[in-house]
Amino acid sequence: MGRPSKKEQRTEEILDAFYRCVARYGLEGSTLEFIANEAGLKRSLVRHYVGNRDSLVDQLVERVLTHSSLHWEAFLAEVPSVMEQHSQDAFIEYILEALFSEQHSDAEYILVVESLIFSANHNPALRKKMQQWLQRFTDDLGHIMGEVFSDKTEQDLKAVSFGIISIYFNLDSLSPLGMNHLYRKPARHAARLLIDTLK
Amino acid sequence: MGRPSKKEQRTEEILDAFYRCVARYGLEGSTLEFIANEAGLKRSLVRHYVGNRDSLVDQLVERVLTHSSLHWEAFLAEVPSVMEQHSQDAFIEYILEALFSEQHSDAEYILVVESLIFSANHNPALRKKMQQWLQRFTDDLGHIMGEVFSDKTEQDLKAVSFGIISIYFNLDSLSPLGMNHLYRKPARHAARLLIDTLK
DNA sequence: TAATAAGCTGTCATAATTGACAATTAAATA
DNA sequence: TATTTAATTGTCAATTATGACAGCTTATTA
Repeated sequence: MGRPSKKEQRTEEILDAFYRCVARYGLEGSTLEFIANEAGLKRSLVRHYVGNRDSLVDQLVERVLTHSSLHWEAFLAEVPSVMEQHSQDAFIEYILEALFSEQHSDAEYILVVESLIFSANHNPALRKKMQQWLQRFTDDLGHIMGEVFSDKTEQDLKAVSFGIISIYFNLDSLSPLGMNHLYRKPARHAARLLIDTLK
Repeated sequence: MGRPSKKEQRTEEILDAFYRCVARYGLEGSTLEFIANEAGLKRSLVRHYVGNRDSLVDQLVERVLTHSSLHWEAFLAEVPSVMEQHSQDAFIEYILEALFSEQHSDAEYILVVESLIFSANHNPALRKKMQQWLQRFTDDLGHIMGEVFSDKTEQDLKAVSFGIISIYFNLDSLSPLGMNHLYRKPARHAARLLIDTLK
């Protein structure tokens, strides 16, 4: 008996709000009051459901990394079917669309990740997590491209992976300047030029 | 008569300290106390010499943008002499060395600029400045490359400029992860692959 | 050495941020 | 309806960050 718990729902709402705040104000700039307002709750409720600030940050990190993994795995899962066509071009279009189309773009996500990487500077535990996150990202991409462009050297594959990821990150990390529309095309074209060097 | 002023010297010291703090803790995370400690001064002296927080931020922005311009102009000034050799390869090496050599790398600078861009989100005046800063950067680079690779389309030039700048930014913005040594070579190689597409 | 201009120190008030918890209200079931 | 469980509200104390300024010290020069 007793009243039903809203813990899951509220926790979702709060972490969502925190996520949006971090994208706008950064990790340090996101006060509990802001987060609570963004979630439409009282600050005391935030504390009630997710604990103190450190706990809140920990949970946000877990959430972001989990979501990131899920998205990335969804991306990877599609690769084999794209490759059935045995067409390098189809693969290239698939990557470019996933990383640079306006449709799939998610500036908030990049800004949050960027904030976490920045904070990794004085948070060793977080640093380790973000290191692994980044390495998996680049390694996977290099590995996939190694299968599509099998005659290429490790060096070229690593370079192109890193280059594409850099362009991808950079485009959205510039979004606070509100010039994204100016740079999306060049970004995508640059990524294409880069990956085409593997053909 | 009267005691000689240390305003210039102290202002330098304070802004230098602020700069280092921003690279480590971000703009929001850099409290006046931190800055004062970093400069080896009392907080009240910081206030005495550079005024309140807003004034401090304004002066940092001016300082960063001025220094950035000077460095960039120094870079540009060398270009004609490099181009006297009428060698595209010499130009390519010049760019790669300037942007990706360990020697010239300056992670602090990139982290500060990144912080300013992030803060541009809720500071219209700063946004305008950073927009201009970025646009000049990309435009100049595109223009130079247009002279070196004169047969190329505007589209390609813009793309390669943006791509190289992205890789340059991204490399150092990852520096809080302490994996810079792993990614410098791929970054430089990617930039080379990209710019080689113009040949 | 006296006057002056500036450096420097310390302290106080205020606001913002966070942590903690008591008290109340609401929804479920026996 | 009484009980139980949890949501929700409100408030207070502690800490931190900032702004403001009075007062003392030091260096320079007339």
